Amino acid sequence: MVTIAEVAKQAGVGVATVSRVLNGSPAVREKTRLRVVDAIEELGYAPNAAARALSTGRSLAVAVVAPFFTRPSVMERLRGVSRVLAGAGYQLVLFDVERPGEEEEYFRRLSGGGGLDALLSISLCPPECDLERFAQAGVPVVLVDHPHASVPAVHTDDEAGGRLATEHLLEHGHRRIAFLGDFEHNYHGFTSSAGRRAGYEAALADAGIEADPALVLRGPHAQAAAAALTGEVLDRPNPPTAVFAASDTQAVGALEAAEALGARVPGDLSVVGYDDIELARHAGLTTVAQPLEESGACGAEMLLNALEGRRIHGRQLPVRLVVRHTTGACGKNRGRAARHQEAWGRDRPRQSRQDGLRVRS
Amino acid sequence: MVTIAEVAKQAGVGVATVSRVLNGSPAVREKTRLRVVDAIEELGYAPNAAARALSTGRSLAVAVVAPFFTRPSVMERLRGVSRVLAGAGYQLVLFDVERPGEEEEYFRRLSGGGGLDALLSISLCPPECDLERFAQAGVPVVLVDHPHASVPAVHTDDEAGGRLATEHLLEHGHRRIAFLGDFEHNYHGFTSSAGRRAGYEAALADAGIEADPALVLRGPHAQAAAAALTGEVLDRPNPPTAVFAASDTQAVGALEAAEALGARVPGDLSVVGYDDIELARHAGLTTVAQPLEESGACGAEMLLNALEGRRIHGRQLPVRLVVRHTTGACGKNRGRAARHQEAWGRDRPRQSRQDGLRVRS
DNA sequence: TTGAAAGCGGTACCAG
DNA sequence: CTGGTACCGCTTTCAA
Repeated sequence: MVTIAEVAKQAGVGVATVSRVLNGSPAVREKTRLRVVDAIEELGYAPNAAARALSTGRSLAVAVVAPFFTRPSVMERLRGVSRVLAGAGYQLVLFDVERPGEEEEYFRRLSGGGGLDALLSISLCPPECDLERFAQAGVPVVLVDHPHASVPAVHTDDEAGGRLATEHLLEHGHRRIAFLGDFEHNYHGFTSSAGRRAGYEAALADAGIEADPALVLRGPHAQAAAAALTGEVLDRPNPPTAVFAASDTQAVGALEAAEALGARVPGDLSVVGYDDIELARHAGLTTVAQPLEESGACGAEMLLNALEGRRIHGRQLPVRLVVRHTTGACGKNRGRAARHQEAWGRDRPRQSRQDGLRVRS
Repeated sequence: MVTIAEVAKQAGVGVATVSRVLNGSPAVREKTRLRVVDAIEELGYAPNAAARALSTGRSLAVAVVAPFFTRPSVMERLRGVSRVLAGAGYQLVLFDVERPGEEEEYFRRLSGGGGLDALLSISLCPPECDLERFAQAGVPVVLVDHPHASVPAVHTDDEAGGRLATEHLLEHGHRRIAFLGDFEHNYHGFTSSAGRRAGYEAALADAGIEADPALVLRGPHAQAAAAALTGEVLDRPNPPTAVFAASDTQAVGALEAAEALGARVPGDLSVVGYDDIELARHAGLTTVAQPLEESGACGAEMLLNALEGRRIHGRQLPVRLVVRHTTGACGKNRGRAARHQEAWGRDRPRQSRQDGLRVRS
């Protein structure tokens, strides 16, 4: 491994000069600079990142913590993060958090001079004690998809999104609308589901409808669990005519349950999701969309600004309703459009039959 | 920031002893060890990663390079990589490669002491000159999803997969089978599409069918491009009755084209994909499956072994055909099963209509 | 079993 | 403009 000293000797200069050339200092005579550049080229020299980090105190790397693989929406946010960080020459160190406890584990490891310059947390939030350590250590923290009182965050108005979805269903005449979301005291401390539920309840209240607690379904954030909950509620005597799910993943679970029970979508059951991940587009799901990639990019930009020493502030991104094919008029009084939608809803592939029909070598 | 020296003073020992405790050296009297542990606890000390890396020459971080966001299958592989690396205490530094040139850029940056201990490249391969530098620098390299003569790689037999898919279509009586894949001289040097095409041609030859060059379609690796190519070929006088796509993404493009032209799947057109990503399960796509997450895990394990100084060897993973709903008998002589499949194929949601039906705030 | 001290490979201050 | 040199914080001999 060739070092800066060898380059200096080769070029017949001191190490300080080589360092200046490396860092683009203007205080180097052009002729000298060229000699150094030649030496670097000749020796195939590349600076040692660890040494530089130790000396400068900055590693040009940021930690990104998130449940990447259990939440598809997180991936799309990551894309924005990656693009912005790479553009600024920062390395992206990925910390995947799937199981309860891993989260704290990672934050703790990071909070002590982990060699990372900053922390971007997607969809979850470090515990207060770690936040304090980050602050003391001068490590900037930005939250994406998780509002916070004191930490700069990129977030959306979950309550507004919940209202948007629910009002859409109300406009189609639905009165018995179920909410399908996460456990609210979950291990990771996700709060978005709760916010969306609040919007749902507010919209119902505004419409003068008394919320039926039996229609508020909560479970693990997984398609299968969502399908089970939906199936159960559809089997009751007085089932809902619509479901608002706090995520597309759960909405697809609801579609699966409807399919399994022979309920037509949106004829017998309307379904609204949340996030507008790629799956939603593919499933033709009506959903509340938020700018996913942009949220990541925005968070990364905030982090870069913080690293430059600028003060940064949280930012709220807009949500909007994207109407596709899983919502329609309630009850019998449906128009032509509703019947059309029903037609394709009826014969959609059965989720439950899609796998393992036949498998060979 | 608290350093090892402060811990040493607090514990009344030398820094060397603290270092020994930190690294679990057995050569420390238990009583001393406890004093040190207490001091560490008390001061909230955490070792500086950069200093340690500089001193040991190992950063406990590996670079993972891949086109993460344009190839969904890569994400599933990443999951395996992440799991294994995290389990071994290694950091995962993500380098996303989307545009041509970025790839070389990253490899070049890494090949000169980037401070990373190893490199795992998914679906693409560093140029020879960089591989040499990695070898000289003692940086282990493992390729996932890209066979290589001299670099250890986790790969599958693309030709066998291509045969599997094509033979499945032949068994259903198809004779005019189109191949839909990537440009073979693509910027990133992906080779899997070419291998799968070779298997396709071999299967046709074995069946005594002369391959029609006009049925070999190649384009960018994108759903829209695949749809365009498929639409074009279906519009010709003597269209194929089946399409074998070199990826699920492209297969879904083919389905989209069939839909747009009113061709029933699998009644009028059978489609086979490749990879078995989540989208394939959702679309009910018949496809050639390979263990995606496992390939990543396997590659990461190989890398860890190499980092331990062990010799490692490439490994081949199996492929298998997963039959779902997009393939059926060719021509008129279809049985009941085929008609059934047709029924749901007919009314699937139109891809082209799924977006922007109505969008509001 | 422990401590002192020599690196690891840069950066940046201070002289010249 | 340039060179010498004191760190940065940890690991690892070497001696005690």
